[in-house]
Amino acid sequence: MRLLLHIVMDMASELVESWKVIQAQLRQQMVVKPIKKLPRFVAGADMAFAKNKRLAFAVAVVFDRTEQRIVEVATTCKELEYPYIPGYLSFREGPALLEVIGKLRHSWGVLMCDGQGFAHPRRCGLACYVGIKLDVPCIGVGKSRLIGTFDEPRTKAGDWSELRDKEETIGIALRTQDGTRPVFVSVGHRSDLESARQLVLACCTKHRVPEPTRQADAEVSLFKKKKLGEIPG
DNA sequence: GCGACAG
DNA sequence: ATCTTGTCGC
Repeated sequence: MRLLLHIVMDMASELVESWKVIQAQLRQQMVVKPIKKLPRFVAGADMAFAKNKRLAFAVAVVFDRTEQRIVEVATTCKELEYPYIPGYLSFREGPALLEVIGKLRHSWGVLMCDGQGFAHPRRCGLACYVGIKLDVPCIGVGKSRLIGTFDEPRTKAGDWSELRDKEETIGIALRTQDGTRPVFVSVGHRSDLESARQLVLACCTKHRVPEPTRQADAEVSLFKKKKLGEIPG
């Protein structure tokens, strides 16, 4: 029986090794450059899960910064193939996110993902995975840190400090509201850190988490509740 | 060997 | 992330 355990372990490590290769390949395609003008329409995406089930719910929204409101909501359900493994979140959530973002009909200029982008062990977090796969501008906004060290930013909204791994700057810890914990911003694709910082701050009009991902989180919560209600099993 | 560890 | 009600604080 212990032999079976070893076989499963070997399969798992081979899978992770293949994921490392994919991350390295995607990383080579990553483009870092300024976003000339912060777009009016910003897309946001998030997911929710059903406890003890492998069903996942994904939502993508388009936020209008001018009108300060959501102009579109897209949804989808999908079976999860893998568990959450730190450093490999994109293989669990990526497929459903790519699918739901593809359902958006309204135009948008940049996507904000719930998680890290460049601030990742191999510099290829979820925001890089999604941004590169779709080849669209993408920014990673994590509510907590994956890797790196940082000094606590000053106390005011807009204050920030560098998030570093060794000697490399991989992102920033950005205080988006007075008296709240900072969020972790990093480049996903077709953006640079400065543009990412400005856009995230511009989208934090009332809360710690920027509107696109905050609204996506609220919408996916509703979608999950509605979906679990109509298909009990 | 002992922690740390996006969602 | 998810399981969960009321409750402490600005």
